[in-house]
Amino acid sequence: MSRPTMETVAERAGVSRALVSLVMNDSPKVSDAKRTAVLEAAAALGYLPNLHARSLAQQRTKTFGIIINDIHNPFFAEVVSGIEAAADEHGFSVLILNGGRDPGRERRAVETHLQFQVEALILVGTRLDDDALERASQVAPTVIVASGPDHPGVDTITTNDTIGAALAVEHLVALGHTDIVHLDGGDNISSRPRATGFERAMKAAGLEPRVVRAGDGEADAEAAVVQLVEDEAVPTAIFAFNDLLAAGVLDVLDSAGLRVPDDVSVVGYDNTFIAELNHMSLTAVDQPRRKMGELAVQTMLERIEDNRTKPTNLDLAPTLAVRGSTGPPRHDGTTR
Amino acid sequence: MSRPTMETVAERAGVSRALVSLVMNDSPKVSDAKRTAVLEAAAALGYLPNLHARSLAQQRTKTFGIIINDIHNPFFAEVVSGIEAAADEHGFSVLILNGGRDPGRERRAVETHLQFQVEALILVGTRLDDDALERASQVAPTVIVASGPDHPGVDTITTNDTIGAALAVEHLVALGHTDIVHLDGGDNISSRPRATGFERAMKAAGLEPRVVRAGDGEADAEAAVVQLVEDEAVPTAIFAFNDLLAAGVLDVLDSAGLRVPDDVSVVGYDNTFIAELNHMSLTAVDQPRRKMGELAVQTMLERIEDNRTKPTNLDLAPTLAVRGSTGPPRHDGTTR
DNA sequence: CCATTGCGTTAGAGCGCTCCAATTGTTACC
DNA sequence: GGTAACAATTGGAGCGCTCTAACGCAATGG
Repeated sequence: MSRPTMETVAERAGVSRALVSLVMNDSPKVSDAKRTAVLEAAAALGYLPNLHARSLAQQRTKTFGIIINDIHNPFFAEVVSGIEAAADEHGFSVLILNGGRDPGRERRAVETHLQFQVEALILVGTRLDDDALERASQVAPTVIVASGPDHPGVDTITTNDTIGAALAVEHLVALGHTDIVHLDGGDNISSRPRATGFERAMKAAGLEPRVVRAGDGEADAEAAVVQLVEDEAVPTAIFAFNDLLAAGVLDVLDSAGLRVPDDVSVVGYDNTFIAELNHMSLTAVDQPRRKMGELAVQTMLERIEDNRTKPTNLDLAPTLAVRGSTGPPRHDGTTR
Repeated sequence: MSRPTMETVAERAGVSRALVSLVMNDSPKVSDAKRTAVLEAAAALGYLPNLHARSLAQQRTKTFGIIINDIHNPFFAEVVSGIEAAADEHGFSVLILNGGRDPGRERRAVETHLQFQVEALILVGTRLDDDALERASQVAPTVIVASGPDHPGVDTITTNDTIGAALAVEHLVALGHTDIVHLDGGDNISSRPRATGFERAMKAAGLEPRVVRAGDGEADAEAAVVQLVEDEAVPTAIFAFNDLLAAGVLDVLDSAGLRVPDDVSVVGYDNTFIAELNHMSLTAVDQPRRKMGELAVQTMLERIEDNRTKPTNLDLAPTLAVRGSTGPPRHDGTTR
């Protein structure tokens, strides 16, 4: 099972090892005759360059290390697609490790990446604390995508939750809604900015913001909405922290005999796959996921190739994907 | 930015490079005094071993290469979790590359992995042809998980679609259904076995199987079900090729004013996240995803450490997750 | 006709590590 | 007291590659 090396190829092609190296890196200063001889020998032997040896000799790897906080989350998957496309374009490879939503595991992933001598670290939704980030960023340029703390020395690519919340509110207000409730994300890191954005946008429209504490999972919606129903305090529109929460809202409203969007309009956040399902058809705030990935790569390249040293913090504007879960409120302003 | 090497650590600790190596691989034959001296020096310098150098010297990497055919598919993500857990347990690292549902890209991913000298290749849902598989398996043991061709020299871990289809049929029959339609997966690789399994199970129950061609996406369900409605040929139960298709079915039935499960029962396949959503509450056939990942690792280890040479083809039994989308049919046997 | 240029090629050192064989230091035993 | 046994440590070769400097050789020009 021992694989052929450059030495083997060189021997077979009747040239020196150095020449084989030149061919493999397609250097222009190789005669056509020898080049084809080498390539033929390589093909015949099934030669594959040893990346470890190359990295060692070259003292660089042309590789980025990605850590996905949660490989199950389709949101992150799309960011990764953007990263891969951009990295590819610049001749960089990408190594993916799974953070598994566990700081300890993520810390080990960082270490593994650094041992692999990656030239930069891209954390797609991290759970690392400042200390760990600090250390990582001292060894290799580090960029956080999608969420995470602002830390000097670490670049970030985020979308602006305040604007996102405003988009949702403005859409609902334009439809004629005045009674809008926000179900917040509980302990989730993005919870505060979205809630604040909601409050600010409501006040800007001259309306009274109502915020109900929920969480970031489907089940978290249940208690909150059931309470609203029992209190007969159901608004004409609900703006949920994320799509999953919105899915829970739809479900409870359904059981309560309330129709969407006739009785209540619902807006989600993230515009995932769930929102797109016909059965859901959820109006949702969308984050430019692929773009975020691409920008992450660009940011890293500035560090690596242009020696940028001061941190970048990009904050992109989200958009709104309008679907069937929102519509004008009833004339009388009640929910039934 | 140049990182410390063993040499640096050795110097600082006042020992030889070889001794540092022994400490790093925690060899038992090192005095406690020197060990702590080395560890302290390493910590002070922020030393991280260079994996490339180690792999080169050691002539092994203790690393598996995973290629996920589609990183967006949550089904695959869970298989990966299983692989990671098992690999970890055996001291193996895991490198993930994204196949992107594109054979060309997947081929390059295989090459990259081999250049990284991975000791085995795990393809989670591959699109490679026999030729490419052949070549890959000659360089490193290869296992395919979840789907893909049977190829001599390549191990496979699958679940039995025939049994899966039978589970769905038996569940529906037990509820009293006699008129059941299967929406098949069109060109999807798993389409045939599931359809065949359906037909066989129906006949075994003394019933007439009805199969309608659809596809593997949500939209594919639409045309098929709309047709059934127009023809007034709606059965009392529908067994869909996968969850996504089932989601489409639910949607069309809803628009047609048919209730689930009162008028029509629906069964999905894969038991993904979608099936679990309350709003869907889809009864679905479940594949033991984590288990499949774990078995993939085990299979590889047999090749690497026990020198197994003849191929393994594991075919696991799926189970059924019963939820709210299935129930007894109406007494009169009609759909309304 | 010899020095100069430049192209194609090669020898050899070195990247950071492991591992074997050799060395030193210590203890044990007859 | 001499040697055997063992434990702790080290030197050095070598893993497969790249890269610099130097090489041979032809073509060029004074």
